[in-house]
Amino acid sequence: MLQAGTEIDTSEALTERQQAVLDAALRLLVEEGDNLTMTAVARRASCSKETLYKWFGDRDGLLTATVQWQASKVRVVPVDGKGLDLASLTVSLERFASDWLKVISSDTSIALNRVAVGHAGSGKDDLGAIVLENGRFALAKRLKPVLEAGRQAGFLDFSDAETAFRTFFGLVARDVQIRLLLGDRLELTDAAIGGDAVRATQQFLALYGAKTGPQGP
Amino acid sequence: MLQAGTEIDTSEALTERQQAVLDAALRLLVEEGDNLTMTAVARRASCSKETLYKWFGDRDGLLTATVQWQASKVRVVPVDGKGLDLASLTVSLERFASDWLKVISSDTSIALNRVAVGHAGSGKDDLGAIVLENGRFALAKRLKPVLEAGRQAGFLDFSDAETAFRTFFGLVARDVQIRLLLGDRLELTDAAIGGDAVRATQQFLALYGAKTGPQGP
DNA sequence: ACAGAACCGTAACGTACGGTACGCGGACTC
DNA sequence: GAGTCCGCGTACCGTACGTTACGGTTCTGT
Repeated sequence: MLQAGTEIDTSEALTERQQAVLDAALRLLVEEGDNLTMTAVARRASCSKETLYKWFGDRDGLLTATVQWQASKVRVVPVDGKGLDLASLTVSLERFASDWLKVISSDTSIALNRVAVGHAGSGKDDLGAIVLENGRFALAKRLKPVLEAGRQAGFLDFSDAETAFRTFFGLVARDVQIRLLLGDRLELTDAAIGGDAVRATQQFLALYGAKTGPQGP
Repeated sequence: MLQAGTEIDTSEALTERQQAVLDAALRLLVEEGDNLTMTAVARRASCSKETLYKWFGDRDGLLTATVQWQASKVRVVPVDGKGLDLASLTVSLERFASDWLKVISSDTSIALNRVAVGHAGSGKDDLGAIVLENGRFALAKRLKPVLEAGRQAGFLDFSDAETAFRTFFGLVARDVQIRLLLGDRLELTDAAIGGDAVRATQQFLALYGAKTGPQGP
């Protein structure tokens, strides 16, 4: 599916200064999109181009480092499936949905996805794979245990966790991400996100909720 | 939401030759992505660069013309909501789902969406708006009458057609489009598309099917 | 048949930008 | 305080590509 080796190792030992430079690059990426120049990054980060090249090799290297740097910042806490009841499962799902909507509607996510999509055509770098690995696939890895726990506890009924996850994903994201990526103004207030999260969760439970309760026949 | 004036007028009176040139540009766009050069287009189309510039103004003009040209090619037949029963509604939805999956997984759609997404950041042109208008919004315009007819006939139950449509959209597309755009290899066989279409339709009917039949209490 | 336009092929120009080289100042070592 | 290293600022180079210009060829209307 995805070639191996796209996982991020945060042990890359980035110095303070390098992180600052990457942050500057990230801000510039959000503002300028893919047409940011090395000179602009150097100026914004108050460093020399030579340093940029020494540290990151070339432009693509800088871009990948920036994307990985942002990815490494959004590490999240795993959830525990202990002592699960329907209410806590529901809030878990709602929380996942709300978090995900917040992420994909954030400026940095949009910018990052834009450049990754743009680069995905010409196989020069693996930006697309990196974004995918830290976005959609990371979400699946975090959510699936919750789904499994829900099934174990008898609240959910599905045969394939992957399919169930993708349905949940679709119910949450719908057309939001593609519209945002394509430049549609689509202001998502916190209230709207919250509403969508509970709607998606309710729909998901309606589709995959076990007909029989946890102590069913 | 989207600024006005993004609708496509096919009455742009493109000559045979111009269409051929745009077809060449389109093929090149699919192969090369956004880094296609004017020289390459001229060579592929066996025309001179001067002609390119005379006809389309500049590079962005050529790109927009190409996108509009492709968009104009996928005009579809409207459906009639007459004599509706549950079976025909179901096949209609399945057909929409299957068609949509075929579209978003096609090479040209992926390439077009890629360049449009890439250009969406820097507001130089309206590629994103054009793609959106002829993709997601065109789909909504075609599908909503079907949904309304289904409600009228008593098979569907929803308060807002827009919300219902977006749910259907999410159930059908799920993570397919973003994964493809980001370069994930994701071969969609015709069989898989067909299966997804019926699954999405069933799920949609489970969520929005009227509890009471057409002759309900 | 002939004038004129439309168009092809290619050469040329300008520029933006990726990448490199060099000089300088500050920090740290001994 | 001399030597060394790191990094900033800047000037510079090479190239790719958008855009324009021009001579030759084909099409079109009369």
